[in-house]
Amino acid sequence: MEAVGLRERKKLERRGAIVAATLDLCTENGFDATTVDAIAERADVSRRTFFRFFPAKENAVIALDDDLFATAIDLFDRSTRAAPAIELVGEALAEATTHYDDDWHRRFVLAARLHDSVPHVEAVGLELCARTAGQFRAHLRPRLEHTPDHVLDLALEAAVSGWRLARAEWLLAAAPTPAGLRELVRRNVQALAEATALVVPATS
Amino acid sequence: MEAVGLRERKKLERRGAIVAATLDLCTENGFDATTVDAIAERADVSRRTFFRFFPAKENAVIALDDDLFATAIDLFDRSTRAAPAIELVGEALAEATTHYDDDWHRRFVLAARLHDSVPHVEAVGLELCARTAGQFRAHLRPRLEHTPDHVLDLALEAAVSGWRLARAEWLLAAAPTPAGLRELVRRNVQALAEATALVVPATS
DNA sequence: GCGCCATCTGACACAACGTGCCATATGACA
DNA sequence: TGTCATATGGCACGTTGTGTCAGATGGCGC
Repeated sequence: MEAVGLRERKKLERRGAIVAATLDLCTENGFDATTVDAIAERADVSRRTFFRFFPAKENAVIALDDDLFATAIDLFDRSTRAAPAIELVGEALAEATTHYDDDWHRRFVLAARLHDSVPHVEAVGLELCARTAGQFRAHLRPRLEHTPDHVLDLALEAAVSGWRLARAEWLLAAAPTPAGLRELVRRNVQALAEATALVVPATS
Repeated sequence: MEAVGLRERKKLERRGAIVAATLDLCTENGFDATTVDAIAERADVSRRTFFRFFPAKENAVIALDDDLFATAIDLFDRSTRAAPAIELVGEALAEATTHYDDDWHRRFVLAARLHDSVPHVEAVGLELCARTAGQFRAHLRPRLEHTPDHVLDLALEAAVSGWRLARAEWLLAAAPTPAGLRELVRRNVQALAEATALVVPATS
């Protein structure tokens, strides 16, 4: 893509090493029991350098989501076809997963497991989702002249929820595959209309 | 309601003092610049006691949301009428706000402002919303025999998103009133169907 | 190939967070 | 009133995240 300089390459290499060390150590010993010092040592950088790449320990865990969302927004920006907003967003997220190799997907599963089992990580993960929804909004707003703000926001939140729930359910599978995740995302997007219309019967 | 003993009363009093001190100091000096020591001193408790009431500084800021959600779930549990799930949840949240006095609403505005301006607070706030959705789910699941899990989850996430977005928009008003918030929540719940059907036109 | 310059790293120091521990005080209860 | 359970305060400790600065390293013009 870009950044062919040695400097930039080294930087990405370091970042990747930090993420890998974080996911491995946290998966092995638990998130809280893993100190940043241990991660930094494993990644062969200083603790100070760790915090130059990531503002907090949690952000190193969700780094893959961060990259994925950036890719999704990139893809989303290229789409010009007419379609439901939730479908465009869901499709962008689903397709973004195809832009990475097998090793990435292996680490992605580790990150997702931490995401769903450590409340502290889930918190920053949800905040990342909210920020991402905001970015989708910025790209989508100009294309929707006559749509009220709150309708657009509700659609984006719903679409991102579809992604999050899909990933959570996908993790429960015995052997989570990239294709399986895409399938669940599409199913959730399709099920959103049914969900908003879901009626609870009277009781007692 | 309950807990008429002197011991329980003192406890609630302390908790209230801590929350008030947290909101006042954080509003005045900013969240990051406010130390737990300062909060504890203002509330006339030790720092150690602060952490017995709240696991982290952020949780003291969102304590009112926490109470509100508990009230909402309580109300939700009493409702027996047939209605769309998102409407039941939205209505429970909207009605819960009526169970508090003016002073509570004044503090609620402060908490909401911090919620939307401090990323760190927003993160734990979102996680609280996710936990709350899980509680709604537990109460709703038995009433929906033939509904797939993912449809129920999508409905709950959508409803909670409606609440969150309503509160955020409500904060932008010149003078946020309790009635105004309820109105926005109801509007968002009604707009959810429109949002999921929102179509983006083709470009270029 | 050489030297200047911007940028990144490592090391140290430091305030603040969050927790385990224990002595002490205070309300509940017989 | 005496006993007991429970909550508090104080202390120490490891960890987090940040400001600061000297030194290293890659980019780039000459």
